[in-house]
Amino acid sequence: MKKEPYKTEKDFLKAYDANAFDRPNVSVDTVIFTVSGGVLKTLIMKRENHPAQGQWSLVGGFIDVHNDQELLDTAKRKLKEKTGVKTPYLEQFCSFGSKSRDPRGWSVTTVYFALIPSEGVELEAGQGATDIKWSAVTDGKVKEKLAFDHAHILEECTERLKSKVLYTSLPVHLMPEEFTLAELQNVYEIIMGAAMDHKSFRRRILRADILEETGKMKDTGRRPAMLYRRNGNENTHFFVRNIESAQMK
Amino acid sequence: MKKEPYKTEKDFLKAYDANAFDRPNVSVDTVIFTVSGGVLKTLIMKRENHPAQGQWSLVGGFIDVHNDQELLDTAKRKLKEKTGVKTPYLEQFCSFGSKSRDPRGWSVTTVYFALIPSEGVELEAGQGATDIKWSAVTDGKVKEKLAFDHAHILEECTERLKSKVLYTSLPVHLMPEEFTLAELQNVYEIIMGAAMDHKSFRRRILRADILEETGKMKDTGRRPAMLYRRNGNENTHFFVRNIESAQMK
DNA sequence: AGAATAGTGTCTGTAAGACATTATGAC
DNA sequence: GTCATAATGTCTTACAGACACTATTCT
Repeated sequence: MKKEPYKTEKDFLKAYDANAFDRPNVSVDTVIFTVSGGVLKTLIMKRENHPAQGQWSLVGGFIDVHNDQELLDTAKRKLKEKTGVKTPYLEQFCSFGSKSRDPRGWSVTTVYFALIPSEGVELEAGQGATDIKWSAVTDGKVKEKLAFDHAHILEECTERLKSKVLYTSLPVHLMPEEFTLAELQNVYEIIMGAAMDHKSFRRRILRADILEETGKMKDTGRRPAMLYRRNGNENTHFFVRNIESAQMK
Repeated sequence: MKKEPYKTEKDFLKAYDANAFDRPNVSVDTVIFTVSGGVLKTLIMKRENHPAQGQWSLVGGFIDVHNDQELLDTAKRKLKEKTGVKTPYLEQFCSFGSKSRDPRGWSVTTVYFALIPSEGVELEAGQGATDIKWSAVTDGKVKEKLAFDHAHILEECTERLKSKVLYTSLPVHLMPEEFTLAELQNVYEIIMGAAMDHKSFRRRILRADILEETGKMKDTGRRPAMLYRRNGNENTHFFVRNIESAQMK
């Protein structure tokens, strides 16, 4: 790049060389959560290529500067490629950037977190992965060793999920199309790691006006339960008070 | 970069060419808030160079891959360079990345937000800026036209600040060393844009156990008020209930 | 005394917690 | 009938809101 000043921005841009300065790598990673079999799980893939070849990692990849318009597109693209899910709950979590987190040098990753129902998901290893699977998250950790700083990212992201569950309606995005209040409460409890009173739970959820009755009942042996679905309102509900029974210190 | 597979990660890294693929620019921007003269203000600087030369922008810059160890270091470095403040409240807000936000091409910026007391800050335009100043934030906007997508970033960041004030003790970081409860309440009210009952406010803050009495009184004409300071506990306090008088719809 | 600001007392309101009770199905 | 789960009734508790009251300084 020339040192002398440019008359106009146009001149400047013409002479601009993106590679003139050392700059970090940028990627997008997504922590994809689901609840199935009574446990919180996250999607991990086995890396096909170097670095960290053969290790498990979060689902992520580089931005495709020619096809992705914005960061969210990269996250959506990866998610659809691996799970086939097109309209998940997807929220930006945090970015992690440092000199040491990737052996290739300074790198930044913007992490999203996704909540998807476990039903009807067809995993596909696809590009860059030789394997892909759900792994149980216990205390913010999976049993597999994760590449780069992904264990750290997963831990912080799980912490965020746990705290948001105390004051939002987020877990509805982990439910199938139709579900009972007991099932929804169960998902809340799995994430919080604590039980809560079911009367309080029903009051809280029903007052939030985020669900509607389907009219159908789920019969599972004993007394049938009302099946609910999310109503039109796609906004996350923020409760004005936290669930206190599971309060973190 | 060679196409054939590498035997070891070491071989791979040796042959790795960071510029082989097109990749985005990465920067760090910081929305620096303060409250003075009864209004919320943010720090903006006049850009010395292209692009957007001569326009006002948030305080930011590129990562120095040789000296910054992590993203936070870049934010801290810029903040200290412009304000001289070394230990501000600094929290990562969000990252914005898109093809179109910067005329140089795909770019990602990780935005931090800082809260600093207005006292004892010596602004210095420094590197990359011909001018720097505080500008009042009204309804998430400053009167100056901001470069790139910085007006959008400021708006979202202000929204985040407003919402966090309803359930956290964040505003204590906008206060000088010693302050009265009435002064702290005033700062809360300025950010929320709504008044609140002073009895409720006192109860809430004092129960949070984040302040300690200095023993000194502030006399300002009428009845003197107790001066408080932050106690040792540097953790942000999260209240279990929101301030409801200023609830956003 | 009166004005102004600091600080307390106390009642109400709202939503969560606790837990007993009733309802509806299978057997 | 019993068992199990669904759903409601209702009392208590915690903390915010409202607002009247007292306290301490000034002029």
